[in-house]
Amino acid sequence: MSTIADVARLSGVAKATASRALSGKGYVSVETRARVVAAARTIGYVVSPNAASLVTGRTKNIGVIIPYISRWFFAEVLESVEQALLDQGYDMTIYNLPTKSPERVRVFEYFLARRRFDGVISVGVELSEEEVDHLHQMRRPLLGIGGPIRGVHTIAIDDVATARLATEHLVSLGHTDILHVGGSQEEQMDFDVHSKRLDGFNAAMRDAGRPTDGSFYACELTVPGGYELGRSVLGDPRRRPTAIFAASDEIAIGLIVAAREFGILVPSELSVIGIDGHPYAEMFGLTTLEQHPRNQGRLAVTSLLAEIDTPSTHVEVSTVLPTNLVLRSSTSAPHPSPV
Amino acid sequence: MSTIADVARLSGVAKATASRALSGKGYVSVETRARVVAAARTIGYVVSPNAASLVTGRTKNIGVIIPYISRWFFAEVLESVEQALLDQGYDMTIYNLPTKSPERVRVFEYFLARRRFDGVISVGVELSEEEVDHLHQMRRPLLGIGGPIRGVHTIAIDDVATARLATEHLVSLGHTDILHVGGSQEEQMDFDVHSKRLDGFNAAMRDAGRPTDGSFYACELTVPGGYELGRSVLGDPRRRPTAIFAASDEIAIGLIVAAREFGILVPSELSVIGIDGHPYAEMFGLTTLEQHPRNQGRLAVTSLLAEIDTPSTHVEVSTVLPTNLVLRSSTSAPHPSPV
DNA sequence: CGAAGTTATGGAACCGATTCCAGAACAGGC
DNA sequence: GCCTGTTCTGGAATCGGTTCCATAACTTCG
Repeated sequence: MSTIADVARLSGVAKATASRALSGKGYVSVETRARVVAAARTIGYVVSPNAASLVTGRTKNIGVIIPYISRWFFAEVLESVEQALLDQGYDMTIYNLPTKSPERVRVFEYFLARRRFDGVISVGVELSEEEVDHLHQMRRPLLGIGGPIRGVHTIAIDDVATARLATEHLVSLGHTDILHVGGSQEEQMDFDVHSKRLDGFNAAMRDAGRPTDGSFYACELTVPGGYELGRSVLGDPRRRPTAIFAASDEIAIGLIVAAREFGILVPSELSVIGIDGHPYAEMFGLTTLEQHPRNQGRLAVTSLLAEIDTPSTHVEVSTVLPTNLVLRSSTSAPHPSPV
Repeated sequence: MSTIADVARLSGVAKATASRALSGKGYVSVETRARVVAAARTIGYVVSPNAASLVTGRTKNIGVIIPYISRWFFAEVLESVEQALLDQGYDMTIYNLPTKSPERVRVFEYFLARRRFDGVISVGVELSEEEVDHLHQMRRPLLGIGGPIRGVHTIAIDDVATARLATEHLVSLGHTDILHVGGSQEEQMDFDVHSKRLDGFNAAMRDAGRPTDGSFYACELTVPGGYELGRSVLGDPRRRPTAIFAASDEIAIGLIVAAREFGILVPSELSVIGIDGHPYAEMFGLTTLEQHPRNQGRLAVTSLLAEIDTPSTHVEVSTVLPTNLVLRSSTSAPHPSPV
């Protein structure tokens, strides 16, 4: 493999000049630059990022901390972040870190301590003050997706408001007997996403003058999770609600599948609304509040790279992205057409 | 941030000795090592992988080339690869590269050329001879998952045999009118996965003395893909098959959802079998051939790291992993109980 | 016309490790 | 007691770049 010394020799200049010519920083005459570039091209020279970052401190690599890869939201964020980074010539190193993982300490003390990145994006992981300090100490900007971290710029949707909107949609259709199915506190995602959505639901119900006791069920945040809960809760026609607000589209879809198995008609006998904008939503006619994770990923990259280029004072910014209601066929007024 | 020089100074030895003490290579007295280690610990020293890899050539990082992140198989492989690498102290850098992406050239000529990794795992991406040479030239071992690459160790299931097994299961139940729904040749994954599964299907049908003309439909390899196809194909009761072999569980699930919407009873009126072992398979009672992507990922890491530690001659090995039939309630003899 | 500023280039220091080499101390074998 | 071999340590070279500094030529301007 060729080094910059080879390029310099071939084009008859010093290493210093070759470096300037290739990086575009500093004075180099037009002819010299052309000669150097040509030489580099003919021997197929590519800079060693190792050597370069040793002196500049820049690695052209971004670390991403993420608790799941296979769940929809996270996969979408990951794909969009990767695309955006690739566009800017950055590599992406991922640290898959389940919330309460025993690996967590090791990742922070060993992997992240190696400082192989110019910045870190934390997706859906709530960092402790210690962990944030740890990262700040090595003077690497940090950006969060999914919820606020003290002293860190974060990008997220407003979980309370979104849950409220979803619930209000059901209320406005005339539903009174509304159930909320969300994540359990044990299987807590970071950032209390679950409890925020529950809060939004409760607030909307209170405003509508409805009682909320006994109207929340917890399950795993997956399609099978929603399905299982649906099988155990929707069986008894007398105890069945007329509408359900599911904390995620996956849960909502699981509920719809379960409802169909019981012969319950959606939406006439049961309205279901979710949050996400999952690709399966359309085929199940699911009404949902879309949250566009790809936008969150793209925005995260833009902001982080800007912060890397021109470090600002540590302002704690919190960017709230909008969600939008997509009406499909899983919600309607209760019993609009007698069966 | 502290350097090894700080550690050396604090413990009263030369950098060379400190390096030996910390890496464990070369002669160092027990007391000296203890002193150095203690010093490193008190000032929180962590090696700079940049500086180290500049001289050793080792980066402790593995590159993964992968066409999708969000699709089940790929997400599973990615998660297991990441876990296995983390265990061994390796970082993972991912290059998300849709098959016919315009980025492809750039990734090879720019990103991969930076040689930031000790080895590469290519998941479901068929590399051209040029691309393989490119990687071999920089003396970095390469390992494939999902199909054979000339001159490269690859890990995969036997697609032809697995498809054959699935089809034979349906045949053995007494089905004669069997449909195969798989990926289209246009939306070709690399490695002709689609055509191999079709081949296996055709072979099994031929062996059973069944005609195969008109018994193949193509769709997108997703749940909505299978659903749409199901909506358009299963409508007419007279032209409906008694069994379908779907090339993936996601397609199979889409088909089942569509069938249920038409009021078709599964399995009595329609048997469905898939390939994968998708987490949704169980809730739909889907009979399938499980392929365990996590095992493929783990094995890939073990093999690659072994090859990095002790480079062998470039033998083209091909490891074939087994698939296993999981019987559930989506397959049965045709019309076993009259409705 | 001399001072000041801009452009172009090369030499050398430097980033933070590892490793080669040389030298010293100490053991065991003859 | 000398030679050889092993253990331990430090100095210096090295990896492949970037950047500081000095030098020189060429403009520009009062």
